[in-house]
Amino acid sequence: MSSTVADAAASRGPDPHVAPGAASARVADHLRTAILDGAIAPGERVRQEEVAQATGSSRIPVREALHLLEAEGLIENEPNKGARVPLLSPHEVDLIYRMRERLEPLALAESLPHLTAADLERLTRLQEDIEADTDVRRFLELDRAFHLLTYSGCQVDPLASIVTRLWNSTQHYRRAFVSMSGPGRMWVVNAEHRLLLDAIERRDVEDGERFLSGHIRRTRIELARHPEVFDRAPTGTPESPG
Amino acid sequence: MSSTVADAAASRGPDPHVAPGAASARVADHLRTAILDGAIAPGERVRQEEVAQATGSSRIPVREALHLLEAEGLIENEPNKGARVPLLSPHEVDLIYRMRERLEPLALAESLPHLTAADLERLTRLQEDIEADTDVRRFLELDRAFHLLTYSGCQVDPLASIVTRLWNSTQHYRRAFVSMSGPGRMWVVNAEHRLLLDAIERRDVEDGERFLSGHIRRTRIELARHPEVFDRAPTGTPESPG
DNA sequence: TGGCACACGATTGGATCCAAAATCTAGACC
DNA sequence: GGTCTAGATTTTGGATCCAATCGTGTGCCA
Repeated sequence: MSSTVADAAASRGPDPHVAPGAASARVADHLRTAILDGAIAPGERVRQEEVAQATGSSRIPVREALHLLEAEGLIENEPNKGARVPLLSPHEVDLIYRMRERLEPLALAESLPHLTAADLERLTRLQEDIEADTDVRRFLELDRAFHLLTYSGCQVDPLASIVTRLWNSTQHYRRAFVSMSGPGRMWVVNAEHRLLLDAIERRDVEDGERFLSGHIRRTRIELARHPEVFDRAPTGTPESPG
Repeated sequence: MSSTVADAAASRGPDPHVAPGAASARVADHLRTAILDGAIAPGERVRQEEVAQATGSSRIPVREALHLLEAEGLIENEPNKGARVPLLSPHEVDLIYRMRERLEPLALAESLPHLTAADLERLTRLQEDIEADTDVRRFLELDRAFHLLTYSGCQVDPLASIVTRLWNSTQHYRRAFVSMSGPGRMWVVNAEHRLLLDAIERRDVEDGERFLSGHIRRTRIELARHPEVFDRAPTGTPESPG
């Protein structure tokens, strides 16, 4: 498996070096960035030939990339019908947040003993950046980097890759949520992050788990109060064009 | 995504009908059965050309199948080095059981309201078969069918597919465990299953979650007492041949 | 005799071409 | 005028061929 939390916590983007072995990895990076940034909206179809042309490769690595991204929760494939970015219902997003509430504390507990002093410094720096910045897009990037870095000590692949998958699946709705809720409640996020960070620095697993699950739970509940996050007409709607 | 819990709960095997669209699905079924049955051991390498010949197809659907199985936790792929059945350490298996302890109760809670009377009958039938049978291989099949059937009402794909993945990842160690521990403690399993079944019939989510997490937790702890499950020399060991 | 370099075989990754399935469109029939 | 059907186009799935990479064995040299 390739997608460890540490990888995902590292800088995203087209990756200038052609990567270890594969052009399919390049294509996967391309699509991953596009989907996570919202350039391809949930429900939108992804045609093999298009991305093959866009990335200057044949359709074979595109197919491989689509399967990779399916495993990462960013693509859903239907035989003979093609690939789509999954379009989730409010209930599905709610359930994914409940999964996160249960899994991420476990990932934190597993990761915490392996976090280095350098990791803690980077975490502090990231939180400072989050507090300094006001841009939505930048916040999403930093927040993701912050949390995934707290899990980067987890060396067990199934847990790491599943946590990443859950983050991927809900990225779009997180963006919609923070861009509409504005900076008014940002202080809550910052307080929670600070408490989490302090627990990590104290190597207090129990507190870490508590603050983390509370952080996710609060987000889930606030998100549930904003159903309008879900009701924009998605580009390239799968059914009923109008 | 294809592998819902309902699919996995259905009968495995080569599937006589050639499936909706794909030969890659046939190859995936072939490999999935082989790995779950232990015909291919953890750590063993899977060569594309071999399975292509064995299934009478070209290497393309084999590659697709390998990616599918990677998403299901049955295969691990390394660029330019090929595919292997993952070989897990005791710690990794322990952690996967902890993930199951947290996730499967959630899946049960999500599934329970949607289970039909027919499902409950099938569950009862399965448990009766488990109690009647003594064959290890048959027990693994029935036990898997039993639990996955309790989750079959969960229609949210990420949760369903992740639960299936966790079952897949640990299938081999479960087999090693039950075949070495013998029928001596089988009454505990049956008692737990009966309590779980009763909670489901009463539509009692809280009790269901409690019994289920207890069931998984006990298994994890008993498994941890038998490290010899892990120390057979795997066929085609990845490092240090002798 | 041990270690390193080179070259060969084995295996995976990618591209092009062809077949099958699905969707879309146009037309005919009711 | 609406609906079902048949054909054409689009899109995905599979096979064969070629290129790149990795592991390995052998031979050379220190």
